[in-house]
Amino acid sequence: MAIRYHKIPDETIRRLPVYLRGLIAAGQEGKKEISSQEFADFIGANPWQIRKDFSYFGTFGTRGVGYDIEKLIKQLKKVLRLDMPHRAALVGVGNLGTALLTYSGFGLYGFEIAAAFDNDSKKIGKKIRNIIIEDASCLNTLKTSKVKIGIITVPKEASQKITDGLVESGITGILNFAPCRLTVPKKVKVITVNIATDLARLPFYMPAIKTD
Amino acid sequence: MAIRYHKIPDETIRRLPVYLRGLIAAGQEGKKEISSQEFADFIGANPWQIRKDFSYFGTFGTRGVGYDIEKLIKQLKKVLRLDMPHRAALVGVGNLGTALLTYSGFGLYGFEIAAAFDNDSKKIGKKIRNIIIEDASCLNTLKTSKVKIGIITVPKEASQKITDGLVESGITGILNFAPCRLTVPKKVKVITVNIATDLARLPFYMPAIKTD
DNA sequence: CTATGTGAATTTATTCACAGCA
DNA sequence: TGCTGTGAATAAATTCACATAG
Repeated sequence: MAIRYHKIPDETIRRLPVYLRGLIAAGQEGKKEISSQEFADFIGANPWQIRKDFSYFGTFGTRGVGYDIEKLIKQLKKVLRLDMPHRAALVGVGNLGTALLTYSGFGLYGFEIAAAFDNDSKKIGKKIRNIIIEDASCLNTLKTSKVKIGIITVPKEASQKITDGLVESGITGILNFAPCRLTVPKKVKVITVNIATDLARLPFYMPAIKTD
Repeated sequence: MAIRYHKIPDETIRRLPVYLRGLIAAGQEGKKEISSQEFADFIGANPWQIRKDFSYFGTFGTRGVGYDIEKLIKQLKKVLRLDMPHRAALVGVGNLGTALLTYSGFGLYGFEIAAAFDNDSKKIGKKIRNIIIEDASCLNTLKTSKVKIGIITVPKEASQKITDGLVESGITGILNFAPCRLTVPKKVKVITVNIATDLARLPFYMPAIKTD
């Protein structure tokens, strides 16, 4: 019942948001309870992995029955610290940045992009969704806000400078789309999403193709 | 010297594109040779991991000196099957799809987006970069092309149908941005990029925040 | 003397198999 | 009886330490 935090494996943490999404979807289909087997089929995983993952932070199921979906969603959110709203600031309103600003998928996990920055004077002052683009040289306005997450969608040349600015303004988590490593203090967590490197390992797994 | 393919770990394959990017960057800075230590510092990794990873597919270094960058780039490309150009088709020209169409980062690895599809008649016929958007119900035009990779940027409701169409048209690798599992034949490889789930595990690693 | 390459040791993650509870 | 929860077994990945080649 009580949540145990003692060393949840990173790989488990990586899977939890997927489970959370799956449970929310199952709940919306009207289900109240779900067994590990049923849930595994639903999201394309295996039941023992799911049970093991859950076991790292507590015991939530009912033997012979399965898991109470509502309750489990609540616990997963608690473990992932998604049981409170999170505000993020996005820096770099190019094509990708704009796409993320209008992306609706973050809401599911309680995220809201609350501010956007760019260094292009033609963009500053413009409004996307309900966010007015601010000058990237004024990241320090974040200091007085509740924003603790930064999303970096600037070219790699500018990414370290922006990172420093964000850290300076009190950001402690960064989702980085620039294809490079960012140097940050230990207290700041960076997760890098690299679309190109993901694409780059696809051919390795594809059946060999004859070159014309 | 000769490339050994006997079971390269998945985690190694995941890192190789990052190494490749780093080596290309180091080469552009004029370097000819680089030691595992130097390279590790450069990309933010550790030297023994790098050496171990390389050792899975051959021996390319010179003891006492390091690695010949040019040569190593060539071998990495060969292992990843990036030593030939790859053409991809993108389906779903929304915000994210448009961002990817104009993204220049794929070229580094030899990828080119050669076709784009959407089901919105207002978009069909329009040109982005040098690609004319085609009707998504005509994916089968890919059959006669050299395109073997699909990039899916449609809403999740449409993703399985599009996947089926791509597979039907001879695609054997898919980069999926829809937040769901896709069912494909065994011969087809899917790599799913999920931006929202990556963001969702950030708070877990961030120092706890007081809720006002 | 330097830096690679790799077996061996260690750590981490996955899978199994079944005891135990509803 | 059915399904969870978890130790034990297995597998995979990382780290170490050092022999070996240039």
